[in-house]
Amino acid sequence: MYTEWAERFRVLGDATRLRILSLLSVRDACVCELVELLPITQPAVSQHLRKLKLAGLVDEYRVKSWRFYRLQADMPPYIGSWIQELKVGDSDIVWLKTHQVGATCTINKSARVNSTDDEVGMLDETDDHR
Amino acid sequence: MYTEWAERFRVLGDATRLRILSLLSVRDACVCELVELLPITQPAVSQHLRKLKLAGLVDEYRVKSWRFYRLQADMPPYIGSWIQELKVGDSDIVWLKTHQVGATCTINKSARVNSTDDEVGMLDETDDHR
DNA sequence: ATGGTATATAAGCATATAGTGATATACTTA
DNA sequence: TAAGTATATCACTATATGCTTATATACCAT
Repeated sequence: MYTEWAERFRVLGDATRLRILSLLSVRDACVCELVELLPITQPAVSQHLRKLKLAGLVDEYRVKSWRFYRLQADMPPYIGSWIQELKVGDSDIVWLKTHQVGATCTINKSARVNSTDDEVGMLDETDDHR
Repeated sequence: MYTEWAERFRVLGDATRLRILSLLSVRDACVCELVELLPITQPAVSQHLRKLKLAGLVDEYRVKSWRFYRLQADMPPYIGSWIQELKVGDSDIVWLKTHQVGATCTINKSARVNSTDDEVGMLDETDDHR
């Protein structure tokens, strides 16, 4: 029983993962968006997401070729309120609210700065979740 | 800030420390009592207590030559109420309620570097490792 | 298929962590 | 004062963790 909670806390005990959770509390995001927001590489982001998922804190759904992550609907007790206690950075909020979902990816290019009016339409989620 | 909460969670992310917190939720205890209850050595217990103290989860007071630890009165938000939910093992409760404070110590009974004499049954048969 | 994009996994490295035994420090008492 | 007890700290080791680069897999469009 201690081990179960210890495991949970161990997953929460990393500033990057807490930031990911706080970002997801603003809106769902795909991996490449998180990569843009975080100062670490894509594999590192993936590995954090896997741990968060195994801990039951986030789950995942697919849209086109993206994998979106979101806060798990039914969190373990208390954890939901802890996450709300995290205050999200203003610039993170602005970024998430102003970027059209899917418009920012192509992660290895610093290009793509122009053509800002070439937008991706609203999501039509492929299938299965929820 | 993420780092601050991450640090807090990291301290909670260890089953031994959670057990210590649950023990202290029954009653204050001195280090040597915790040593009796936990399957680790006294230095390990001391080190856990130091981390718990630095994280603001426990504090310490002195009685005679003992250092008693107790749950910090004013916990970081949410954590206090969460600890209440931690279920303490029955045998731990019994032990803490039935042992007179300070009556159980003298921890290094079998570890004395005392010269020779009777080492008694410590070294028994050697057939338990194969 | 072919190529491109998005994400996951693998392998390796550097650092952090929890444990140990040895030792130092602090307090108590004869 | 000396001796004993309680606790902390030191030095070390084994393992875990987070990061990176390289590579594999999955999906999408041509």
